[in-house]
Amino acid sequence: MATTNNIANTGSGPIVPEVVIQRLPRYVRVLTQFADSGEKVISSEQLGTRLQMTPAQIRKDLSYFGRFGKQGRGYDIAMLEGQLRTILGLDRTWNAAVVGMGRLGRAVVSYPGFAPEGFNILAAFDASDDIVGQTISGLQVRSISELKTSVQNLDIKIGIVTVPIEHAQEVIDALVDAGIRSILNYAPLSPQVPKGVTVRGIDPVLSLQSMTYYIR
Amino acid sequence: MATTNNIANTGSGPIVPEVVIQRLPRYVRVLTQFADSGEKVISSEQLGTRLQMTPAQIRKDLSYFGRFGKQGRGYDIAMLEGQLRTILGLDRTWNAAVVGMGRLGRAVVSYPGFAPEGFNILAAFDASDDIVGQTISGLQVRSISELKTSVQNLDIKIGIVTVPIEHAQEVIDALVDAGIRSILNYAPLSPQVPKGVTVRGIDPVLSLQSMTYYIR
DNA sequence: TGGTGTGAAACATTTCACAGCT
DNA sequence: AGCTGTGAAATGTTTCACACCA
Repeated sequence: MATTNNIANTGSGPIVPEVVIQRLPRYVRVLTQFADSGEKVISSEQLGTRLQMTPAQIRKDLSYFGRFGKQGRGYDIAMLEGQLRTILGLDRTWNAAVVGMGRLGRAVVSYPGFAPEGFNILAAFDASDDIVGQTISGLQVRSISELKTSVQNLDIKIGIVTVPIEHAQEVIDALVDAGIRSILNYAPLSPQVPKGVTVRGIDPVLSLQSMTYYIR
Repeated sequence: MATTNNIANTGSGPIVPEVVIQRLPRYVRVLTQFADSGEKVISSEQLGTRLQMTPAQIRKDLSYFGRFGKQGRGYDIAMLEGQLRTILGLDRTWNAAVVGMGRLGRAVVSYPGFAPEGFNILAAFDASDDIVGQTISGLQVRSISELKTSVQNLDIKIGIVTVPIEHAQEVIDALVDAGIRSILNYAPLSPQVPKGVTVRGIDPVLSLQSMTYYIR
């Protein structure tokens, strides 16, 4: 969905296309799987087979960040995984807050897939007095009026939006106002955000609606 | 995530880039919103503002399919929405099956956003004897061994995969074997599928992992 | 006047192909 | 011998800019 910019400036390094950044986590995932199965070295060809992409594209993508391989051998799996995790900022944990504790928000806070990857949901917010104060999956639901202070006190860097569409834009505005620059948006809407804020949308209906084109 | 092909052949018409197809549902969504608020006509400029894209891109995208606008006026909202829905195959309903009735599968079958868009989940499958036979959100859970016959009997065209990662590839293989060509995959894996099968992945962790790059 | 439709230009991304390293 | 890293070519996508039309 909407992203600020399609180019990533590494600060001092080269300019990296956004689409390359989005592929990096998939490389990390495959490398982790290979490492778990005891492999030590992997070629761009093997990586490409697993990810259904060309070896050349993988080599080119990696070349934006350094020279990680050894000619004639391939890449050291553990080393490459570590490098990519560092590049992506996955060598640390990140605190997140979920806004909207209806059905979807509850599913998100109880999803066991975030914590093992270093994404810790530390706070849950809702606008409804009926829900504020409840404890859900170990989180005491807070009022949205506390958003800004909580984000600061808990060092929250990621906002996860699970409110109904009619409140999504205002919640996103509030997250941005609270200093959040990374938002995972489950509401079926293309939000407006200022430059410098990244939003990724999770929207299964949109995915279905483009697939039907190919089977109609 | 993995898609078969990045080009769409409309049959007799021109070749349409895959990326254009993926934008069409977003146009439909905005058009629906404008129509609901009583508007009759919309310009590519207005559409572009809402979707954070350039008017030229919208006009170019639409031009792959026909000449829908009127110079000096813009697009008739209801007409354009209808045309795009027809192009995408959204002028009918689609039957879907969910495979994997754990936490995630239950969330998916009880998600109220699919049916209003014409996606009807008609069957639920699981491998576990403890779950088969249970009724969840009005669906009697079936054994995976019945997958192929149910897909045929119920005219199911879309498979939704919500099994744990270790069974995802085999479930996808079974769906393909049952004749399914459109798969919505919630498992954190890049599946292997034959040409002609489209898979879209829903993977919030991957989304988070690429956003951290920009805030690290 | 105002906004579409569209070739052509600009730009971005992928693929090729091969020198060079281990 | 085998596989990386990478300029250059090929391909794909977006933007420009303007003729044309209601």
